[in-house]
Amino acid sequence: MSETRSAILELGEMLIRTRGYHAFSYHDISRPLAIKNAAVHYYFPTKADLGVAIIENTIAAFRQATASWQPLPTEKQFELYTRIYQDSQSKGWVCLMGALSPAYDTLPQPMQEKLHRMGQEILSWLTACLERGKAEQVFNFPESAQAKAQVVVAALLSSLLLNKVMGEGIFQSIREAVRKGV
Amino acid sequence: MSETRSAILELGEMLIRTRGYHAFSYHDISRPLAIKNAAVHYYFPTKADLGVAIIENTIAAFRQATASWQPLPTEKQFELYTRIYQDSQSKGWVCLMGALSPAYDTLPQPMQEKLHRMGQEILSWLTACLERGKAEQVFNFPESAQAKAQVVVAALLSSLLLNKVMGEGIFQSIREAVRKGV
DNA sequence: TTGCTTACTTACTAATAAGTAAATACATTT
DNA sequence: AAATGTATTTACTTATTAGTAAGTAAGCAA
Repeated sequence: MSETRSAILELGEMLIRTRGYHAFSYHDISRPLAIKNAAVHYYFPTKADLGVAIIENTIAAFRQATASWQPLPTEKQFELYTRIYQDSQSKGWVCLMGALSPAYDTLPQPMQEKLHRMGQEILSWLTACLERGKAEQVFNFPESAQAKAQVVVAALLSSLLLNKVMGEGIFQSIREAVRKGV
Repeated sequence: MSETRSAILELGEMLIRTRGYHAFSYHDISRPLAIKNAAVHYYFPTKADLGVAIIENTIAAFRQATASWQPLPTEKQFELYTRIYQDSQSKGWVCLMGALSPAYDTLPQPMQEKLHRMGQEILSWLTACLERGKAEQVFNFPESAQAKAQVVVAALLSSLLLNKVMGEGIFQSIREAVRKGV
């Protein structure tokens, strides 16, 4: 894949996750890369194409990460999952779901579909992880694994959002509560 | 207060909570109210002024609601708090914090400050509510009331966001988990 | 009745947005 | 050498944005 193309994707992801889909323009991409507006359109004809590609990238990265964790113990896998959010927090980014979901109704339909798909993949991996941990007795929680997965995703997603508004402490506090809750 | 002014505020709140701050324009307000663009600027000279007024409105409504709940038992007050989110969900709205926090860095500074203030007020009311319920033995959770308040706000906020993307069920599921967790 | 305030409208401006058509430069293939 | 494909720029269009300056109609106040 072209170097320019991946630089666009990388910058685009950063912009979505720090400003949101409607608060960045192709100019915000072309300027720092020292290329012209039309060069961005060459790789991603419409902004929706770019948005879809960024979500696809994130899905692919999640698949790859979780696949590489397969040999590890269940509790380690869970810890690595929460570390994804820790890494986002330290960059001042929110997660893609947190960035895009509030404006879901305004997103181009292909982006809506990809985002839904991303949510399914994350929830189903996490549900399986929690289920396995419960069976292995390394996790202990009363709810179903599916309900627990939803609460965990929700807590971590929000912790990144609230962290921006309310300050540093809140992310760590919520992450700690999530860790203790399984 | 002028009827037009409050109609603008109401519509503006709906637009922010269904589309986000950067995905609506003064035209989206003036058109359904059958007034001109400049009439909106008459009441709210800049978009930031409108944004600030909407957050102030929400803070005032929260203060009024919680004040009116004062005579009620603690667990009833908590239930009414979660019902705020239920009502949002049934309208397809997210909460103001969920709508604005992802684009926090791009918001005008006065809006950032008001949003921070709103978060403080909600968290401190909820912390006090949980603290009291613990002392009265109607709630039972191991964490500090402050940590619990953060987790509860986080879970409810995200449940509205995830609900839009993942579908109806997830809000109810998370709300139920929150209810059981106190 | 004159002046002032309230609540707008008319008619703009300047900036920015996404997107496109056509030209160009360079490398590779035929 | 000619043709082709890839990656880009130039130069533009069309639409929308927030915001403003000037005017107006109605009501109230001195």
